[in-house]
Amino acid sequence: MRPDGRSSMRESILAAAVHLFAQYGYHAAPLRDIARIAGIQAASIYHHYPNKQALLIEIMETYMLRLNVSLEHVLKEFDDPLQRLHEAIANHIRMHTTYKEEFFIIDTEMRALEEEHKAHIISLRDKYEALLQELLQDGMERGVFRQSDVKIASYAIIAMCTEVATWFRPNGRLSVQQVITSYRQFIVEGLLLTPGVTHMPDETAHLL
Amino acid sequence: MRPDGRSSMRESILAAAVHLFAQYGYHAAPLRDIARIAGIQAASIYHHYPNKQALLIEIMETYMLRLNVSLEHVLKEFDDPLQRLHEAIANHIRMHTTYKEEFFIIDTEMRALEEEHKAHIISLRDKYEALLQELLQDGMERGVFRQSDVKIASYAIIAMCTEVATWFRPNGRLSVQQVITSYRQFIVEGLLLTPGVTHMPDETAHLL
DNA sequence: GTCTATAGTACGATAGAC
DNA sequence: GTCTATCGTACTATAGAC
Repeated sequence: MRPDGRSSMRESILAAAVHLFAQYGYHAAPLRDIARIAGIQAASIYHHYPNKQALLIEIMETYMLRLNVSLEHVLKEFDDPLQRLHEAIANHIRMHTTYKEEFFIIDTEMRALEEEHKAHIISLRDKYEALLQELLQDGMERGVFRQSDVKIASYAIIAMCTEVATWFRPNGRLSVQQVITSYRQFIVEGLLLTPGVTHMPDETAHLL
Repeated sequence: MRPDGRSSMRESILAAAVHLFAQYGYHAAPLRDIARIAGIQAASIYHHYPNKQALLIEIMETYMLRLNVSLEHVLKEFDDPLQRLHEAIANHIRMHTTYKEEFFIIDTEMRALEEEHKAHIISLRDKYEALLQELLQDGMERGVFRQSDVKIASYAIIAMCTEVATWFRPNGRLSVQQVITSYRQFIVEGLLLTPGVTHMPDETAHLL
């Protein structure tokens, strides 16, 4: 066990990279600073990783894979479209608040990927979009969701739930669960106060 | 008039900066490349702008001001909360598709701002959020919108409508107007197919 | 596995001629 | 207002000792 709680120097380096890439951006984060936080010299990083780009790839690949696995699990676990959507939203927001910096990097540093690696990471992102679109399409076909453009709906949901990683503060005004509840209601029911809505969840009915 | 259609070298330089900042990111876009696109040498940029950072500031300030002015106009022009929201969404998406690269830079290069200038740009962004929150709060108090967390609702709307700038292609599958219509319905009515909804706009009723 | 030393390159910015 | 030439700096990455 290392002083920073990581179990290997390789992990310490990656953790430092996550922190600095998220704070300053990939190009503005010098390897010397990553090394200093990890407690070694810049040259020593090259014993663990072939170059700076490899750090970015490992961060993006690792967490996009985790995100996909977690959504696949939701789709396998549940069948009801509305419950699936509820769980997918909760899963997305939980992942993006728990691994805030990692997903912020995925969201903002796609341009920093060199061309050879970009296609791979984009394919992982496309896979996630496809899974969510499958969920939405199924819900529309089964008459639970309104007929609408599936791609636009998936982009909208992903954009709003991803951006939580930008402003969420673990000790802020709202808990993760409160954020999830608000987003669920907003996505499923919209903003309009519509008399006669029958799907109002009990947990929010008191607000009326 | 210059060969690129800009009316001054100052504008040509800024247009080149917009293009390269959006494509590669602020730190990865060399002044030499900006100069080449503008048709001059890198050193000549310094006759028009004091430094590279000034280019970023001018882009962000100009378009955040335009965005605020346009939303203020919507709030002055309309009174009905639902119509205000419709117009605000349309305005946001129109601005973000028309000035796609400029707003993409505002959205992704906040970290590249040096500390002295960051506060100013953030205050412009905060102003925009406050205007939208005022619209939402008013709509809730007047019983048109559901009671919900105004800040979360504003973040969600801004995030989803801003991200359009990332994927929208002028000659793509969907027109700007189709995107606006889809987003409006999604934001106002949500995904759920709820029997008994009374506020279904005529323009989308045929989808059912 | 980590170090020191440094190669090699690219960048932002300046000086000064025209 | 634009040029050429170049300064000073900072960065990624490598070489080679320990």
